[in-house]
Amino acid sequence: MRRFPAVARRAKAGPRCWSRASVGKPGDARALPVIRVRFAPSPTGYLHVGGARTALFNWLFARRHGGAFILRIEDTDAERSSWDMVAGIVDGLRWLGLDWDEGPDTGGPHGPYFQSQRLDRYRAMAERLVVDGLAYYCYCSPDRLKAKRDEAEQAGRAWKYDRACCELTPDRIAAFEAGAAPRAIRFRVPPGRTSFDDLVHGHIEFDHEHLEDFVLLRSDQHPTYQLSVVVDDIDMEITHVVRGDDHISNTPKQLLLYAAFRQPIPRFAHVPLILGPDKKRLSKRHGATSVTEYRRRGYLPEAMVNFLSLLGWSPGADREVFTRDELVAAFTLEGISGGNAVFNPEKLDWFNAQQMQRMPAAELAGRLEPWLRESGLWEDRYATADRAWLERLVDLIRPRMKRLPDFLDQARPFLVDTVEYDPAAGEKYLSDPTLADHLRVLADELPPADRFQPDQIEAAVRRTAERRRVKAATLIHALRVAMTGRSVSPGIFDVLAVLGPDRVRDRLDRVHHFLASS
RNA sequence: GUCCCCAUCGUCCAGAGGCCCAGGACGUGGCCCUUUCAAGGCCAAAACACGGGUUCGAAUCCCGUUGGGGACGCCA
Repeated sequence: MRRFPAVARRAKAGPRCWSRASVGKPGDARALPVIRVRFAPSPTGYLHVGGARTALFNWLFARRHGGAFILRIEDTDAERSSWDMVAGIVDGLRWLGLDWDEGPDTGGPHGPYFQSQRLDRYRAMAERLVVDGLAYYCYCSPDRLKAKRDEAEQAGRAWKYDRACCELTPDRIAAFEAGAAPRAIRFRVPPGRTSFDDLVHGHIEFDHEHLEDFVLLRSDQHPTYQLSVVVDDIDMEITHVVRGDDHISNTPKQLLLYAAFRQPIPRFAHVPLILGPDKKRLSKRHGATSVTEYRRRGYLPEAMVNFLSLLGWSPGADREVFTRDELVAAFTLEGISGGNAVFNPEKLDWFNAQQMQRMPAAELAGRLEPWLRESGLWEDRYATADRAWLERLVDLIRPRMKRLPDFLDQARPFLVDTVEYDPAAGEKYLSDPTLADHLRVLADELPPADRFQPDQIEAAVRRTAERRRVKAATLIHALRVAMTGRSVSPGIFDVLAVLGPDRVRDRLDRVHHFLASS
């Protein structure tokens, strides 16, 4: 039930669709983009993974069809909106690589892109509806309404605005105005039914009976969400509204507004929500939900994008790992599933490992640099003379990484001059008194600098083991502790090779001192 | 309470009436590789919520039940 038979039907009978109305003629260089979508966050919080996925779906859809992706800031709630939040959201989107064609900073022909800068426009549109008789002034005090609502809730009844101001006489109105009573504007909901064909849920229908005469313009002259979203989507020529499931029940109200303004309606695609492990709407108590937090923890934007794209969407094939471009090529709104999705951090880890695995070493090394600097392990020569060496190290470590900072710990033995022996490791692998002689022999067997490669080193170790009549494992384990100070590391022959002959010799000397003194 | 959405392995998805005693991925268990830890390879356990229809045939269509989610603001 999520295919497009509805398109043809609607095109015949229903209001015009943007998707048809805005298609340019072939050869018309100035044709409007066929597709215009937007992400419209409210800066009352950080960019959370749910919002990020909504943004991603919009972005993928726009890029897939060569359309426009617009960023609009819904900051009409001045109380709760803040600049920091705007900056954070913008930052998060940039990090994910979701660039916009029109928005607060980039500008564009349909600006401004802050709702707080479009207040006059909303007011004018609301007044227009009053003039047309489609909306009316409401002088009810919020306190009175709240009391009524609470009362109804107590009684277990549904509350709907009682239309006290719907048909006021001119006298009453004059009285209110004379008393300078604050007034809001409410939409006059006509009787009937409203339906639409959602791109992910199919046909959805509402009886107006369940709608109340909702407020368009608050008494402080600020618009409500219902008004501003519709006015902006009209002004910005939005063709497809891709947003969270939680907006389904707002859609009939908005549809009524499009009709009242006599404007073509966009198509809607309501994407399911992201839930926490307890199947509740994802929130702070589920741990990290902010995109920034995942960045801070060392996840790659590629992994985040990959993971998020597959939460509630499927390319229709048994394929999981995608680059951003591959996602763009594969994305369709029809692939969005209808049910909510549970956020699974373990799978995110896997995607992160996969993306690190597939990235060129040079690229990964670049991502690691800030982390190395931060932890004091960085040397400038890693950017110049030892760049190739660093990339070799990256190749050695990366199969063992889940997140970026994993590198710091695992690569440490390669980045410091002297390693501390882990007591337990020393106890276990350096307690054999014959080890000193074995290792002395090994030191002589090790290949010269120009042939200091894993296979040559391995041959030397095995040869030594045979000669000394000990198991290769004995030497190997001892070597691991000597080289890294630990009992776990990458393959030891690779470790020696990457360490290089000089440092290997240093560390062998050091282990001899250690063995002699214990 | 009312309205709306949803319902396949623990989790994310595939599945458009016969291709399905249901496929892939994460996670889990085992084996292989192996000097450790990973990575990788192979194998395994693991699901169509329930009840009615429709049909020669239903995971797929319809109805109901149950369960989950969302919305019912002068928040967005």
